[in-house]
Amino acid sequence: MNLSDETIGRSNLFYRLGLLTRHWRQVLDTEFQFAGLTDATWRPLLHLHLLGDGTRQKDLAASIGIEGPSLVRLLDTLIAKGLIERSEDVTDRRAKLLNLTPEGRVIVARIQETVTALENDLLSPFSDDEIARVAEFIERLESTVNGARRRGKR
Amino acid sequence: MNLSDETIGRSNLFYRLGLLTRHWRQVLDTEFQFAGLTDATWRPLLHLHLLGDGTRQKDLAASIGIEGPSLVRLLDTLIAKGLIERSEDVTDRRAKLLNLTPEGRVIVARIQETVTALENDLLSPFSDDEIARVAEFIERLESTVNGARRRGKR
DNA sequence: TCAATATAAATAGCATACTATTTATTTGTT
DNA sequence: AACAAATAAATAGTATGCTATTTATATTGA
Repeated sequence: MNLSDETIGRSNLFYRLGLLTRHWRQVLDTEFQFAGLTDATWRPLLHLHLLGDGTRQKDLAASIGIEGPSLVRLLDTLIAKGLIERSEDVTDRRAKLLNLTPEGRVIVARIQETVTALENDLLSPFSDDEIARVAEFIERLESTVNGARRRGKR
Repeated sequence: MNLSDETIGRSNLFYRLGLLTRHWRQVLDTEFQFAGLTDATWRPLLHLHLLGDGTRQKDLAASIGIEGPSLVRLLDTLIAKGLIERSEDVTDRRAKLLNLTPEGRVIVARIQETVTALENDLLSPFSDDEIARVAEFIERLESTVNGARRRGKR
């Protein structure tokens, strides 16, 4: 008997989503070993590239969808690897501005290739239409869950 | 600009799934505070109930979809709370058998109610048909991702 | 103006998952 | 029977996320 087939409430959707995201992370971790990166560390690089140099930490964290303190340690790692630099914001001395180093830019290009190839590969069994429908469902569910989360926090 | 709308490869599906599962976990953590439980600790209780008394740790871990060592610490917590007991397996002295305590059974009943109500609530905007289609998609994607994961491990 | 409040980043500490390893025991092979 | 390989659980160490708090600086409003 495999209880992954058991249903609690209307579906075991959340159970399956948990498994899927953990397994996806493991695939990414394997895929990024070439650069000493992980699932958690490629996102700051890519999002910083997309947001542009001079982005603040809080904005980068928001873009990635993690909390500020979660980003701090990832940045420490990436700075230690020489891929990102922190610099002072002359207009606000509380803030730090982030920049990719030249080495960081090289890695970002490889990240884009790697993630694109991997997603294309893993999503190849599915039609664009099907993916779009699921993405739309996930987005609606996210906003429902997020509403419940915000209510819970109060 | 919100980069959650940026697309890498064919979709940002995985990005959204990551957010969703973290937020879902936070909702559950809030919901289970009444029993001092978390998203991680309710599953062992419920799955042990479904598998039945006398289940081995490795079977429980497989049912939940986590690794053996990940379960050990969760069980330590649950045993400290008096909800589960470990006992010797007379047929195999390496193994331990797990049982719910009477207190554990009470909690399991409340867990079932809570999770069912919460899922029904959060999934209420969606039709059964829609949920079933997404669940089927997730299942297919999981097996694709899992295949890549196993290949990566070698 | 200056005191209260808000904000950005960092720090501290917790929870959860993983892999690799260790320990005890069982199974399988010659 | 005896040794090698496999298995179950536990332990050790790492990574990633969170919340709460601290520190420094900026903003607001009486």
